[in-house]
Amino acid sequence: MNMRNEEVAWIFYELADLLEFKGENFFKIRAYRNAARVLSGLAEPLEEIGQRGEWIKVPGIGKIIAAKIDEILTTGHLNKLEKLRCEIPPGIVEIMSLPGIGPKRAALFYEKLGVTTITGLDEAARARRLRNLPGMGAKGEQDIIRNIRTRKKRHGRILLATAWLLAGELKDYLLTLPDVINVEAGGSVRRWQETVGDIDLIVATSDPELVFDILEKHPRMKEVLERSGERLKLQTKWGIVVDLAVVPEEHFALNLFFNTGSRAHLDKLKDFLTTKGMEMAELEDGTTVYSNEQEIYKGLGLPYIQPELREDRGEVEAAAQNSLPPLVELEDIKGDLHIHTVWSDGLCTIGEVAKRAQEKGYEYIAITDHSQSLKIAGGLSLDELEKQHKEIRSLNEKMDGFTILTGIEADILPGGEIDCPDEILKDTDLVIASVHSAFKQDRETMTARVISAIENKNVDIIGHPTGRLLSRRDGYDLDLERVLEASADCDTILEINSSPDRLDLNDINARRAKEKGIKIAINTDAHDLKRMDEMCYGVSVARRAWLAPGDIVNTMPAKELIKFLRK
DNA sequence: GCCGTTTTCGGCCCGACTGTTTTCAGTCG
Repeated sequence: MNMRNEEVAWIFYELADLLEFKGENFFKIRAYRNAARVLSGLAEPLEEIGQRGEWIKVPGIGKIIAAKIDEILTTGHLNKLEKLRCEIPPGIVEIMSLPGIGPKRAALFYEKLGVTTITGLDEAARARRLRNLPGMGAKGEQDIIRNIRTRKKRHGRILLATAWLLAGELKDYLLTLPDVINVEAGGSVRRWQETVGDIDLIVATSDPELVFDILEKHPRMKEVLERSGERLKLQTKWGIVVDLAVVPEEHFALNLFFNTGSRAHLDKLKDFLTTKGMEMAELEDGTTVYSNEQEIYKGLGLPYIQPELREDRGEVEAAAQNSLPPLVELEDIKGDLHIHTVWSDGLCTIGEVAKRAQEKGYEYIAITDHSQSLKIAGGLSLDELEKQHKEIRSLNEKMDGFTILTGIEADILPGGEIDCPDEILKDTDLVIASVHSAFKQDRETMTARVISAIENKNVDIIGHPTGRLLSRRDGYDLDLERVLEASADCDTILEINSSPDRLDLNDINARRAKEKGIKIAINTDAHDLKRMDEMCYGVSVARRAWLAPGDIVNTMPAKELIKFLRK
């Protein structure tokens, strides 16, 4: 089986991390990181590009990196990386991923104290051995202890998108086997929880042994952790555990139902049944055959409850009263209102993005590149912005049944001002305002800062409102209740950012927003064509937040949306 | 590392914040 583009990208990211630790030239490291970003953003499999000898056409890939890609695709690994892995202790990259720790500090801890792991660093900090090192103090020591504690809490959790990537691939693969009748991912993956512990797969088959034998040899698998008559647990090369349960076809739906959970949802159902004089055990004994989950819920006297709702957040009560909301679906989304292009830090042109959006069946997109103060992301000067908007207007004239909205993702400066003059914002179709700097402001300052953006009449949407990054950092210190109230008062839209490491607003906060009557935009914040496909993750957050199509602005047809934005 | 080019080597990377300092190195987006 071919390597996924993402897997090749991971190799270059790791190479960049290790070279950074070694103090290699900044620009070389940046070139590797850029190449990794480009590769993972390519929709076409790398093998095909390689076979045509077209690396030279891919921006950011030169002769040297092209040769390395070929080496990876041929041998499965990169010699240069293997050598570095031998040279640098494996825990170092993880230490460097802690907030506030870069290559210099990691090297300092390693050279002066022999620290090579997160645990070792934790011990050194607790023994107060870091504070006397140059550039360190008691505060730094405490930060490290705190950050390691946060890190350990999410240890072993995987981003939903990574889990779905692997689950989808394994599902497709298993379905090609002759005796496999049905396959579904269960558990937290099926409930679209933002991070998951492992992947549960339920497989309906008449020949479990054959399925196990074949899956054990799948190229993504590393080792067998457990194998019994009906269960196979595997460690994958991606570091994700896959737990496969095989069942006869007639028990598939029931097993999927129990496996999907959540525990809290099932417990609540059990209580509900008790009040009706029934018992869950009657279900569990498997004497009744259900062909799908709809029938199971029907048997319980309830309408079907979507997997995303099964968290015991009132869904059983609502189902009993027949008042479950009509959940938004991916097909309801008519456009993407947060996209970056080559004008700032994106990889594609406006034309390419528009073409992809039309292929996806959208009616519109908004081009929202960064504003002038975000220099590192190539933020647009006012002149460039004007030029870009002019280009968009001229592109629009050639479009039929598709609209490109002029837009900007403007910075909310530390004082709460928007990094773009009002007269320009006024003439821009869609203005997103986001925080990209001074993340450590205190709660009061940060709350006032965001509210000040909400109150700006030219701001349509607040982008990634809490700023959390699932893989790296908590959100900024924000009184979200006040932010929601201000948004409701000012009719400012809040974003569900679909980027898998953001998912911001999250499900709980998006639901609170809905309760206050705030409108939501589900956007990808894509920087390349492939990541325009991440809309499904934002939609899953909305569904977990009980949002209906009417709660989401980008379910509106183009004309209605434009009218809505001009209000 | 890649890119562009007055084809062969120079440019690419900016500014703010933090904690440690007492003028700055390291980190981050």
